[in-house]
Amino acid sequence: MSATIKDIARKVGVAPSTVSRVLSNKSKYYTSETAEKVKAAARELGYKKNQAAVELVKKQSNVIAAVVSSVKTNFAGQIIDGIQSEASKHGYNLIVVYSNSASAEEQRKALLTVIERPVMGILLLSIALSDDNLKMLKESDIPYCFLSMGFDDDRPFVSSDDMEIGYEATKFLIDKGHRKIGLAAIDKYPYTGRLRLAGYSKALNEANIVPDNSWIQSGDYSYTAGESAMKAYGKDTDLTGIVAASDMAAIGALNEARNLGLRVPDDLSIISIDGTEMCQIVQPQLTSVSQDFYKMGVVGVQRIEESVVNKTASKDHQQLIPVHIYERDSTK
Amino acid sequence: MSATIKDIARKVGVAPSTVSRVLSNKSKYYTSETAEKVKAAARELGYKKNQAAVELVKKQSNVIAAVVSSVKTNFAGQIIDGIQSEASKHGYNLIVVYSNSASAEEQRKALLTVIERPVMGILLLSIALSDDNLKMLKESDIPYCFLSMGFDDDRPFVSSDDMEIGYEATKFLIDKGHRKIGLAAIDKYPYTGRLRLAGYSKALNEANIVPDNSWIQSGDYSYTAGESAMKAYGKDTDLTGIVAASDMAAIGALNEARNLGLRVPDDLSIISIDGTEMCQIVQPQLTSVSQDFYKMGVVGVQRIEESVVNKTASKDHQQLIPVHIYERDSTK
DNA sequence: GCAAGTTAAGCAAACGTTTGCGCAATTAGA
DNA sequence: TCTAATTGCGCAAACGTTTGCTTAACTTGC
Repeated sequence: MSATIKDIARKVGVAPSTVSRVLSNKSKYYTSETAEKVKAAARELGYKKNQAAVELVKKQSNVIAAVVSSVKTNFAGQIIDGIQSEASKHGYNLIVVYSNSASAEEQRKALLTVIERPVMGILLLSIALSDDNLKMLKESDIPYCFLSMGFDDDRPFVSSDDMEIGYEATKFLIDKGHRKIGLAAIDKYPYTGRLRLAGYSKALNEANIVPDNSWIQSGDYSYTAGESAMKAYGKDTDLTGIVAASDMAAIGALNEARNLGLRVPDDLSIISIDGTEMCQIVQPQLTSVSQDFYKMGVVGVQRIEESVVNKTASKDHQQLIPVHIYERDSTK
Repeated sequence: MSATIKDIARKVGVAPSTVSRVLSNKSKYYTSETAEKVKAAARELGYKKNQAAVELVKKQSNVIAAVVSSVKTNFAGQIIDGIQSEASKHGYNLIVVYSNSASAEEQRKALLTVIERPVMGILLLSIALSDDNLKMLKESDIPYCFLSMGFDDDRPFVSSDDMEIGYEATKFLIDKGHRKIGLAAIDKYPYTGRLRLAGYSKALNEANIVPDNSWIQSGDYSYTAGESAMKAYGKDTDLTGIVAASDMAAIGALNEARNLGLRVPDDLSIISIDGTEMCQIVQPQLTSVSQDFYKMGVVGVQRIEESVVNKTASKDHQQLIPVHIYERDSTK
């Protein structure tokens, strides 16, 4: 078994409490001479702190947990990068657990893994939590915050302004002179999709454009959803522009457009939502409404930190991160 | 504070030890009647096990830790999926920590996060560990296994056969009639790159082809490395086929080839190494030597399990996972 | 030279579990 | 009916830390 604080104490000829104080960098109660001896002994014995013991007595740790819906979403990486960087800056450690969004039982297990130990906060990355699991999370009294996902109730979250996303994307195409604009692969009913749809409608409305029902092709943000939407529009569509619900959906639509013999952007402009690096590796590169995922991670950590300090969620606990449009080669 | 086992004991009028036995599903030492009462009380009080306490006394947990080099690598997701699925099947939980490969200090922190608690095993996903950190890992006495990375010393690992990868990719092009074949964006010195290079050379050698120095463009497997390699080959290259070190490198080369006015596959065939979904979303779709990343994850968990059971690493602790070639549209 | 103040270091309790052991009550065997 | 085996359950120790309190030693001021 690994060496403990007592082994060090015995070796140096000092009390365990003193060793503890040295090793956890308390500023008082020992001489620098003792400190040196203790540290030397610790190194020599290959001492590793037993965090279980520490967390048991301190009832808190410096660990932030992130629960991620799936490995598939290609922006999760950027959010995690942001969390990691901000956490690291404050001396927190990050652990990530994955949970298949579909299964409530899997969600529960993932959540329990982090709730059952005294993590300082929980960040949920685009996870649609079941009611039971949400209840469990709330009851745990651990600060939490949803990332890249909004709600119309009082749950804390950090996300982009989905209404603005829908609005800006559509407006961008309108300003380029397009009048017939599709919305592809969006999931119309959940909060995010509803808001984007509302933004899309608002922009059209302001330009006195009345959308045809067929312009809106719902889907699940995936590559195949983009493909299907494009198939539904068809070769002879009178649309000249498309707002795609995600980068993957945009790529699906782009490839299918090519299959149909439509040239992007000459016959058809496509603007994508998300702005991950995917946009830059396809040809033509995709114009996008880019979300600042990295910043979401950073802000998420700050939210957790606030909750820990204030012992309560702050009032403005629902925060929107601005988006930016990057014009590339898929629109004209 | 959350309810403890003692609160339940008091409420039901029973000893804490009995509660513990009920809640951890011990098969004996209580009546089903007591069990019911205990479970009811636990539910009512919203009881959550304190894993820190459990781990402290048991000195082991059912948590497997994965250390990932970075969020950027697009195959890490597949490996994690495999780990997750196999772990879940055996009732283990998975936590993931990210570590920037570049910084030894970051690595150390990530490693400490998992070593300092009694995880049952550590999986390292394409992490080049510094000597100090490797030493620390070994001394921790926690079973570990490298994934998607091989070594010529005795460290346990699960990876593809990199020699075979280089060989098969090259042979595939040779069998298609190519004689002048480049190797792009590969890092020549580390074990992986060295082996792939050896496989490439072997295949050429068997076909009595003597490679020109300029055929091999080293790099770091990235998109830009693929781009640079293609730039180096140039518009007027006499190469007719290229083996790209990774999917991203292949896409970089593909896009640059288009910029140079070369048509793929008509003027130039490209075969990619990895076979992630990226291959299927670019145009033309990339022929690839596909690694079975999912399986690596699965086998990695099995390795950990063995080590835990046997209390020692098994003899054949370096395992190679077969690869498969998927012919798509970037070769002819 | 002595009281008061300061400092280093030790003692012991506490955190929430698990588990070996012991005891009492019940059941079985003869 | 008496002993032996079995069962349900409680007692208490243990896991490795942290930390409030106490003590001893040393310094300072007068």
